[in-house]
Formats: sequence, structure tokens, C-alpha cells
Amino acid sequence: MGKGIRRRGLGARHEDRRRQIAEALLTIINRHGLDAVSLRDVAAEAEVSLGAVQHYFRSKDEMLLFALDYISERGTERVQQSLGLGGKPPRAVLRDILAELVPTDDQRRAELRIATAFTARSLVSPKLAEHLRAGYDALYEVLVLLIRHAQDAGEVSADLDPEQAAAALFALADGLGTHVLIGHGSPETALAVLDEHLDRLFSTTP
Amino acid sequence: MGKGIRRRGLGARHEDRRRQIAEALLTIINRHGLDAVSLRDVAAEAEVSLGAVQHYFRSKDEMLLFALDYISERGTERVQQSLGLGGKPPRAVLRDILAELVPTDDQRRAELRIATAFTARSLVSPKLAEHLRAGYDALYEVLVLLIRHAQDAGEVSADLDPEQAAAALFALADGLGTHVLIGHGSPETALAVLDEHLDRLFSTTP
DNA sequence: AGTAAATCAATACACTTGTACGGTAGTATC
DNA sequence: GATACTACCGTACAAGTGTATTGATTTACT
Repeated sequence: MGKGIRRRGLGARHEDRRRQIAEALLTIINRHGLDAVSLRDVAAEAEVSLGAVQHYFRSKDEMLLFALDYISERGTERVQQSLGLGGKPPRAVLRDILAELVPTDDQRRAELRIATAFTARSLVSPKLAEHLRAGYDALYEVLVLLIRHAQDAGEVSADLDPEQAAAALFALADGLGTHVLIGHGSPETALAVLDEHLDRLFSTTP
Repeated sequence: MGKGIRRRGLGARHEDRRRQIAEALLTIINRHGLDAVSLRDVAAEAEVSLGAVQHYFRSKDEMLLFALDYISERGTERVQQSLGLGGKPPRAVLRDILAELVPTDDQRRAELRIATAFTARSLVSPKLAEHLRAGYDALYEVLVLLIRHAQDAGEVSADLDPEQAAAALFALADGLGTHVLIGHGSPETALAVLDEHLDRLFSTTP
């Protein structure tokens, strides 16, 4: 195993501790933005010393990357949960996933604020951009798949290009989420727009 | 007049100088992001001294606000231009405006990168958020108006809710632009999605 | 018991940051 | 020419930054 994660003994809690510190980091990003993050603030928020933070992350960049992967992973898990559990119809799953991009409660609002911060920084940080893009691509692929399933089930017109439809849905939900986030429009109207778009997509009689 | 802009004598070039400095600021934001902006860097980019920058802006925040208004104003002017000139059909104008949100060339790409940076910071800066929202609202109103005109001309179904349609178009274009910006999808496919959506909107026979 | 690694804590360092302040030169108005 | 205002420049400063370093303590395994 060599370099694998230790499950016993010293270093066993290593990953847990990293996650705990990342959690504190995300809290600060949500509160004051990504640029306002200092290692000392993170340490204070996590109730550990600066030295401890340094021990678990060799540099600030590494910490940010880890935090991005961490929150990205959490999002993926929620999608997988909605996907896996029960024989939900494609449309319902699609709606669940897309609604996740609209800030309807404090939890989602916080995560989307953080995601927006990372998005902005990724424009000037290729490393971050790479990781962020990976998350986007993964979600996009899921959307394509769901639309294909809906087409197979005859719920969506077979003439439609699944990839284009997925891109449209994704961008629409993402844009709506951002608009709500900055105070332009309410979550309710955003969801209404989203549902209206889904209605159109799932109308077999054009 | 009292506090009006001087058109002769000392202070005549005041606003010009502010714009010139703001231009340098925007260049830096595009290059390294909003958080990487320092007054010294701005001064260097504008080829003036730090003292000069301080003379024209009482604080960094004031400078950022001015720059946001400045770039926002430039966008508004382009929209007005597309709106005013010629008897272009509503759909063409709509398309022009929305395509402005997709980074198809370096100029637009730069402006959208800057806009994204401001959007992210506005999440933690109420002052910025207010100004940004004003720009969003203005653009939104234009979209609503254009759709109403299209409805009056019989090019768009009268059953449609103009405000909801405008919100959808806006969010879609915005989302598409962001996706292209971070490297998820090409400008061409983004425009294709946009046009497809416009096709649907402008189909009187449902 | 001994050893080595992990886990911190504390401090120091070199920089960068926004802002404040003092001074000087130019210009318009009276 | 006195006055006032604009337009700077140069410097100084306190606060905060990421990172390096050193050392102490704990833990696990032989």
C-alpha cells in the first residue's frame, strides 16, 4: 500500500483533519469571500493553531484546491443520491439536480456563493480552473445521460440533440442561480422558469 | 452649478483622468483578477504615480465602484447603439444583446472576465452588489420591452409572459457565457444553443 | 525502552498592503 | 500679486500576509 491512507495508528485522522480545516475555510469564503481568506483566519475558525493548518497543507494554494475538490465531491454525492435511490423518472431527477443550482435555502445559498467565488478565481488560476471544469463536465455528462434516458422512454422528442439540450438546461439553471444570488429575481420565479423550460423539453407533441 | 463638472480651467480633465485610471484597473482585473489589484499596480499600469491615483480616488473601494459603473456604462452604450440605430427587427436586436454575453472575441472575453470578478465580489460587498444589480435590472427591462414589441408585431406568441421569457433568456445567455469563459463548451455551441432558444421563442405556431 | 513519525505550537521574516501626510508646482480668480 | 484650488510626488507607517524554522509532545510499533 505504501502511500495509501492510514486507517490505523498515527496519521489515521489525517484526512478527517484536512476536511475539518477545509470546512472552516469554506465558512470563511461564504462569509467574506475568497480573497479575504487568510491562513490565520482559517486556523481561528477551525480552532486550531496556524502551525496546525500549515502541517496539513503545504501551501495556501493546496488548501484551496483541496477545498474545491471537497465541496465538489459533496455536490457529486448529492447528485448520486438523487440518481441512485428509487426508480424516479428522469424528469424528476433532472429537476432535482438543476434545482440544486438555485439558492432556495441557506445551505444551497452558501454552497453557491462559494462556488461563485471559486469560479471567479478559476479565471486567473489554471489549476483551479482544471478542477472546476472537471466538476462541470461530470455534471454535464449526467445531464446528457438523463436526457437520453428520457428520449428512450419516449418522454422527450427523439429529434432533439441531447448534448445541446443538456448544455441549455445547465446554463439556464446556472444563470438563474447566479441571478438569484446577486438579488436579481427570487428563487420562486427562477424555479418557475426552470419548470417551464422542462415542460417544453418534455412535450412530445410539438 | 457649484459642484458640477468643470468644463474649463483646473479640474477640466478630472473625469477623463479618472476614466484613464479605471481603464488601467480593468486591465489588471482582466489579467490577474480583482483580488490581485493593488493601488501601486494600477498606478504602474496607468503610468502615473501612486499619489496621483490617490488624488483621483479617495479610497480603493471608491475606485472599484467607479470602475464598475464605468464598464457598466460602456455596456449600456453598446446596447443603446444596437437598439437605436436602424429599424432592426426585435429578434435581431435581442440576439445582438444576448450574444454580447458570450465571449466570442478577446474584447468581450475581457469584459466578461471582469464582470465575473465583480459579480463574485458583489456577494460580499453590498455597495458593489447594489451597483451591479442596477445594471442587471436595466438590461432586464430592455429585454422585457423587446419581447413585448415582438409580441405586438405578432412574432412572438401573445400567451407568453414577457417577464418570464426575459428572465429565461437573460439567465441562459449569462450561464452560457460563464460556461464558455471557464472553458466548458465553445462560443459556437453556446451561440447555437442561444439561437435555438430564440427559434423556439419566435415560433408563432406551437 | 527505544525509535521514528505525526502533530502541533510559537516565533521570526521578508513582503505587500491601503492610507496618511507633507511638500511643491502650476493655474485661475480677484 | 495675493489667494485658493488643483494636481500631483515621495515617503512613511502600521497592519497583515504566506511561509520557514525550530522545538516540544504525543503516538505507535519493534
